[in-house]
Amino acid sequence: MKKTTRPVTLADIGASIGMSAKTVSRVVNRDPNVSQATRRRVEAAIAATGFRPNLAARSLAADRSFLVGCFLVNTANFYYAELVRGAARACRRYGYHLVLEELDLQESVTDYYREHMSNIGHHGFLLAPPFCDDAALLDMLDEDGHRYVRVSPATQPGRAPSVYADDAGGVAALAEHLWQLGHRRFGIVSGPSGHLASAVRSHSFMESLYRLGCLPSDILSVEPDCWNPVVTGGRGAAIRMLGTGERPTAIFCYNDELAAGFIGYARDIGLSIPGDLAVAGFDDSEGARLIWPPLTTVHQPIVEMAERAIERLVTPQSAGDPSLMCGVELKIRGSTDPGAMSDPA
Amino acid sequence: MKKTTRPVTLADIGASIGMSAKTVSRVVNRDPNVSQATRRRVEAAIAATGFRPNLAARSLAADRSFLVGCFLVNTANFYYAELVRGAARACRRYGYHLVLEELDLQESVTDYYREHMSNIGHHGFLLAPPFCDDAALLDMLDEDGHRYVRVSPATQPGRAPSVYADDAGGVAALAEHLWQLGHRRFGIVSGPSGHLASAVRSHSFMESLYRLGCLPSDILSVEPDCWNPVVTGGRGAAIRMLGTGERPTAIFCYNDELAAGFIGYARDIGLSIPGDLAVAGFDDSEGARLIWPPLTTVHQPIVEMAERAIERLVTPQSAGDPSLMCGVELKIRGSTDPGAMSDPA
DNA sequence: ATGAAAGCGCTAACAT
DNA sequence: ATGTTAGCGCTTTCAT
Repeated sequence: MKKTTRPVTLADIGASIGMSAKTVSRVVNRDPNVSQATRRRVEAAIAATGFRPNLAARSLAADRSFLVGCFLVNTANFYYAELVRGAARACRRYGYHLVLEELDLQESVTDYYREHMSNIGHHGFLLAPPFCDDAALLDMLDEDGHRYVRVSPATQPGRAPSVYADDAGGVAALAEHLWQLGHRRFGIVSGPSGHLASAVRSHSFMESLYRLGCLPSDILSVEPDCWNPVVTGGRGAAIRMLGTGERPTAIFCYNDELAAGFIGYARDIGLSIPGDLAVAGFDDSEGARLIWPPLTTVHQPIVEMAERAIERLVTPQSAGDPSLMCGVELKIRGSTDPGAMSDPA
Repeated sequence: MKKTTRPVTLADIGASIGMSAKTVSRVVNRDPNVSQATRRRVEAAIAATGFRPNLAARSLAADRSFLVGCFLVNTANFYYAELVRGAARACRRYGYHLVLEELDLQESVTDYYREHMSNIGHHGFLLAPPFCDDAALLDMLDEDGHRYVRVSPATQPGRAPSVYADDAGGVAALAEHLWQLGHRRFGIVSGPSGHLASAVRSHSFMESLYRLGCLPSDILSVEPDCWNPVVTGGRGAAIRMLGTGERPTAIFCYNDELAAGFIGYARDIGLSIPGDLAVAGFDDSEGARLIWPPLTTVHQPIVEMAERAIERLVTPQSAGDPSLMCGVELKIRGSTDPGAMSDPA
């Protein structure tokens, strides 16, 4: 940026009221060792000029910035959309800024970090799945002395501050709901094999059913082979799963988009939802409100989780307690239960 | 960030091969005035140490950064989700980083910019609706000597480099499609009154119909009174519009989410889509693939537009040509045309 | 409670 | 084609 006018500096502010730049710096940084009178005079001068301390200079001198990094995978996805929204909102509330990095599912995060991000001097990082479970990435961040918060980690639970939801519990409640509706043959559309959350959810779904008396042979499982867009993966999974002889009567999908794709194909071949087939998702993201019939799903407070995660990153006091669990809630709607069809869209 | 180990610097690299820091700097910055031999030696040394120039120091010394700012409004929305994806992808391709700021629709962008963003030293800004039409914001950015690219501006078309789609043309094609299907009474669900794109689309829809012989009294128009989530606004608009005596037979919604909400209510009161009512949207964002029946909509290449916009921001050569138009395409699907029902979901 | 000096890691401007 | 010097605007450290 070529600046046309020389920017106002700490020293300018100080000079204008006959004080040292350092005093102004102290006021800006809320140093307690400043007299009330001085503080007020400095604050007045700052307000009068609209002065804002230069971020680059601050980062350089203090070796700390107000940038929070966030990795995203290269997939249109409600989960990430909400995560970003919560993170941006919280960053803003605390005077930080959210820096987004989009990566392919295949590529090496550590390589990208080393080459393009290690020189930015982030204040910290928000690590959502699958990055929160990337041990190599965590190692590298640790090595560089960076702080980070993990969202919904599936491995090494105590490793760093984290925010997570009770995925397993929510899925267990869903399994019970389906069982009580009388379903006895089930299908699972899992998530990407790299996402450990997928393993957790699938595992919980199966274990819950076993406990209820379901046989392993009555649970079919497929992994979508297309993630872009996710909904197409759900459709593909349906094509494979519904082509078999004895088809399931109830399907659990790793997320809402997969469920939408699944439902689309099921309807195309003449199945009624939930009459012939019950379909459930996970997340209950706002975008999933478009799905018809309204989707039974496990609500996860994604926006709020992201906000909590950012708080832990930027407020010193919350550095103590390492793990925060957020509640999930089974939302029973029309896609599994006709009685819940009148649920507000 | 408290660094545990002192970071490698330009000077270190230079010292290790008996050269000045400035020479290393020249190589890093692709200065042509470096001999092949020197360049190779320096590059080898850089590769060996994994050195990356400190961004804060660079920003401070050169008064330029690699951060691109992007404003978002506080609404879950497919349009923004895709915009962010395209922008992040393009930033990454050119070695820049995307910094997101979320704002409320009501609050003053300029205030927020002045207080929290003017000190960051962004390389430039990506301005999507409604920010691209905020004259006060543009003035302020101009004043600070900042560069920016506008996406789909509706006012002051020549004011800055911009990327836009032929909204009016797409909507005109849609109007013709509906007219040819035999519709004669129409409804418009407009966008937020602050979004000028909404005025453009509504206007084009009406003008096209007038040209075809439609009377003003046969076009109803409502503005949703709820934007969070958007889909609920579409539902509310449907409640108001379908409650009237002579209801329209074809609806054009400002975007796909509104259309989804509209369809949801229409179906609740027993209308069949498109049998009783044709509904069309705008954007054709990936998220809208969840809508059933498949939505007739005007496809806008949002991801690509964001990518082009970022390119114009970060590549010097493209600074010349100010305006780039991207094509739109009317996608006729099941929500207006039963014959198009087999469109891939 | 306040100030002075040094320097963070880099680039601009001017040497050579 | 390469080196030298002087900052960028802030914080740190050490005085007072």
